Amino acid sequence: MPELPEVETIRRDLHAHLCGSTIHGLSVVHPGVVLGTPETFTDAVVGRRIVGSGRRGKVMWLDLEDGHAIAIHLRMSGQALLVDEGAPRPPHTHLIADLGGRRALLYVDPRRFGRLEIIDPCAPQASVLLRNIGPDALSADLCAETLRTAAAGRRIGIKQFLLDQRFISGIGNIYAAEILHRVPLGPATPAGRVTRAEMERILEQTHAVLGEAIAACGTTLADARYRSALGRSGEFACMLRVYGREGEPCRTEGCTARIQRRTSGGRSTYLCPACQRAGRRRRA
DNA sequence: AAGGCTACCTGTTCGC
DNA sequence: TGCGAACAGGTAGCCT
Ligand SMILES: [Zn+2]
Repeated sequence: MPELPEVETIRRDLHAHLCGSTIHGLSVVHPGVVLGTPETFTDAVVGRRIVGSGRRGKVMWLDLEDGHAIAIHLRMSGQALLVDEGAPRPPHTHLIADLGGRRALLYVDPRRFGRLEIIDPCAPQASVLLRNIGPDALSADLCAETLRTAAAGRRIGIKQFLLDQRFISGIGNIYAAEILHRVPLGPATPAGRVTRAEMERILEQTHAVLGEAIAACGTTLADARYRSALGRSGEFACMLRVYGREGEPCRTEGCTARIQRRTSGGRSTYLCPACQRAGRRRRA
């Protein structure tokens, strides 16, 4: 469930609290969450100090002093939690890192879709978690023209395009819907037919939405499943304009329409039928 | 090669 | 209250 803002919030927590800490011990409770063998993983981290962190899209990593790093992809239900050594362990705790000072880092993941991998951050192509991840949505190098080139000739909807981590990484189902409502542009607009001006607006709104969501420490929905590494909720849910708001009034100034939910390819999307009407595409 | 579908998992909520 | 169905913030791997 975590998208870029939630992963970035967690990374910042971990960075602030773990830099300089040494991993004294590691227990892999469920081997399936680790890429490679648990023994290899354990050998790579035990006794090593954490010296930094990084992130691309929804993948984050903790740099170790020897140049390797622990990469984490939380997928649908993963959590990285920094807890007191003696605190009770939540159900579905699959990995425990002993950090000394009575602290532990837990990897908790009910659905077990998430993965951890020892990587060399300088060689992302060699990493299973990173090799298909394109430029970060907030990267200064990413420009609208690059996205237009990637979208050229594609008939998939622009929403599906934004969700494809090879083209732009970090956007998930919530923020894709929010970005397209703000542009505004219908989610089914063929990616290859998005104009230069529209792609520029998409990138602008991507920066705006993700930036605001990071400032709010991410989106914690009513089910309260997303928490930062320190267990804190995000505050962006009350700022959502379409996601999860089926039947509620559009929050665009002057718009009287109600938000609709549509399903395609097994996923829900939310939109305002008035603001995002096909054929009502704003001119540059 | 693009694009669509399914599998991977568990937990929660919804409709009857 | 019970019970199956639908749904959940993601993506890799197949197939056509
Ligand atoms: Zn509207």
